Amino acid sequence: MKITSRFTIAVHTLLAIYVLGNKYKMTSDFIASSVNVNPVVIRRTLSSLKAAGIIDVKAGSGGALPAKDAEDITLYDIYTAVDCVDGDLFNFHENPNPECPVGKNIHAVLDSHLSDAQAALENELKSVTLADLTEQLNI
Amino acid sequence: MKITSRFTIAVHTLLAIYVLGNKYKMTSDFIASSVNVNPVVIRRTLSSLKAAGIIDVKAGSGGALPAKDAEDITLYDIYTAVDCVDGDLFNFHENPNPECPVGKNIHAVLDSHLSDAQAALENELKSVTLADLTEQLNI
DNA sequence: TTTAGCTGTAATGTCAACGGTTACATAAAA
DNA sequence: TTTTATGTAACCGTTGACATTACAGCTAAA
Repeated sequence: MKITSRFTIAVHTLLAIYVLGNKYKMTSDFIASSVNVNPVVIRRTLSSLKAAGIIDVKAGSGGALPAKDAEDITLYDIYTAVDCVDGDLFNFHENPNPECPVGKNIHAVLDSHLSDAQAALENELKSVTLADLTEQLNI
Repeated sequence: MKITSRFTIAVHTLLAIYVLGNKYKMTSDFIASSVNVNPVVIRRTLSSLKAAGIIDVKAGSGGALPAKDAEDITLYDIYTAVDCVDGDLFNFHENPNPECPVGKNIHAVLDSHLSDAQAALENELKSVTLADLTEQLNI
C-alpha cells in the first residue's frame, strides 16, 4: 500500500516549471520526457495543479507557468492538489459489532490516534516548500 | 489511497484478546463477530500477529492468548506485523530522465523529505501502546 | 482565416492489492 | 475417535493506479 506516484510526478513537474520555465516552453511533452511518463499523465497532473491555483496552463498555445511564489507552495499543497489521500489515511473496518464492548468503543479509542499520525505526516509535508527544493537543485 | 483495514482489524483483534481474553475463549469466530468480518480474515490477522510474537494461537484446541505485555506493544508494532506498508510509503515514478537537470536530481532533492514524513507518521504510532487503548476502554 | 501545435478529457486496457468466501487438511482435547 | 478450531490454498469481484489512443477544442502565428 503506497501513496500514488501522482504526488512525486507533480513535485517533479513543478520543479521543472519553476526551474526551467524561463528557458523552455513547458509543454506536457517536454515535462513528460523529463519525468518519463506519458504526456497525458502530465496533462492530468497540470490540470490538478491548475485547479489548485498553483500554476496557469495556456490551452491552445501551450505551456505551463507559475501562478504562485515557490516559497508559498508546500509539499502538502501539492499532495492535496493531486488527491493522494481521500480524507482519512487509515482505512477502518466498517460496522464493528455494537453489542461487543470492544466493537462499541473501537472508534472512540482509536480514531484520535490515527488522526494524530496522519497529522504528523501532513505537518511534515507542510514544512517543506517548493523553494526549499529548487535551492537544493542548484541549477 | 488508504492504508489497509488489516491494521484497524488487528488493533481491534488485540483489544478483544487483551480485554476479553480472561472471560471468553478467543476463537476466530468470536473475534470475527466483534469485528464483523469473515473468520478467515481474523485467522489471517492472528497468523500475522503470531509471527510477530505478539500473541500465541492454539491450533486445534483453539483460542488466542497474549504473548507480550500490553505496555510493550505499540501501534507501530501492529502496523508492521500486518504489513500495512511495504518499505517506502510514497510511490516514486521510475526512471526520471537523467539527461534533465530536474530528472537527474529529483531523488536527491525529494527522498529525505519523504522519509521524514513517513518517519513522523510512524513515530506517532510508536508513541501509543495497546495498554493506552485498553485503559481508554474502561471495561 | 487557415493551420500547426498544444491542451482537455473520454474511453479502454492491464495489473496488482484488497477483502470476501469456500473448502479442506491438520491439530488438539474431551 | 469425535468434536472443535486453526492454517491455508484457491478463487472471485471490486477498486484504483497507470498507460495509452483518440479526438475535440483552443490559440497564436503565418
